[in-house]
Amino acid sequence: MAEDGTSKSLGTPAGTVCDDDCSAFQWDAREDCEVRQILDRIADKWSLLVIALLDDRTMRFTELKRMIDGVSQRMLTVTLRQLERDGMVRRTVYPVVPPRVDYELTPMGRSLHATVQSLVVWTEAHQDEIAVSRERYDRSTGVEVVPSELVG
Amino acid sequence: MAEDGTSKSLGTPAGTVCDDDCSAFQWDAREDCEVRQILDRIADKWSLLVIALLDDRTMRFTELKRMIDGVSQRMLTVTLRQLERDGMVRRTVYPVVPPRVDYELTPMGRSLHATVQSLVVWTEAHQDEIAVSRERYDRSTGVEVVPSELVG
DNA sequence: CCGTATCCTTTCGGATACTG
DNA sequence: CAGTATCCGAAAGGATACGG
Repeated sequence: MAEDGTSKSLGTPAGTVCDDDCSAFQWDAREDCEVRQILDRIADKWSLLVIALLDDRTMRFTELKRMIDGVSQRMLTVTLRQLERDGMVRRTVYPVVPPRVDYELTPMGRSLHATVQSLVVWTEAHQDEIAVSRERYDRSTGVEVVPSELVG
Repeated sequence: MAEDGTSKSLGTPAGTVCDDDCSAFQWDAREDCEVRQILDRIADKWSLLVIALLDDRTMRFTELKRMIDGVSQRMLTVTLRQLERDGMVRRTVYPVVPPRVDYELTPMGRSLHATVQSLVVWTEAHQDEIAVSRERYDRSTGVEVVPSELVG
């Protein structure tokens, strides 16, 4: 992970975390605050899907790769490493040939997945309203989505 | 918004949305599914902060810009337009000079904010555990965070 | 005051090739 | 099988300048 810049400020200097002004103010602004980091993690392209799959059962690398389908092994590796680093995923290497590596969710990982479900539920409950809103907005602002011969 | 590619597939062809295989499978994979779109929205750099501020009270553009501090007016505009399109934010233009534009959260916007709060609460509850996990991971994988003269 | 347009840097993620 | 390394294109987002 040469691009990743893993050698960032670590160890949490025990003072840079956000206080109570977190709640309504800049709790989202920078990487100062933990909320942003978790948000970035669950919102990146593959993390949540990995978590969802592992919440069902322990899986091997290639299993995950097969099931996720669009993912490159690079991104799957990166994603799993981040989740492991954050303590959401446990990685177990069996010293056999060919190598076998199991991934499973930690209790914290399961807890995160459960929490995120509320958002999924919310989205499912509101997706129609959102779709309507978008259609109305796009019509009112005159976005061309269909070639004009369909209306002419 | 020339970069935005707003002329995407809209109108939901009433079949491309994810079904029940959504829950554990590819509900996260592509933009097919609404969950990913909402996730992208709340996880982008500024949306959630805007929502949090507007949940307190109606604000004008410049007010928001002043309070958010790091945001460029380009990104604030883009963010507000997206939120308006999705039906989270209501935009009111007063035809006066100089112009005055008010932004306020819709009921759906408030509802979204409330839902996201559970994630915030979760993060606050687990940030210590996450920090510990990261420290342990970084030590075990031997990431150089301090120049070696400190240990030598 | 409230934007839009243009340019530019940074970051994310895919493709591919190679290793233990 | 389970990665790692390198390269590259696409997209997000910041800086700046200009317009109604």
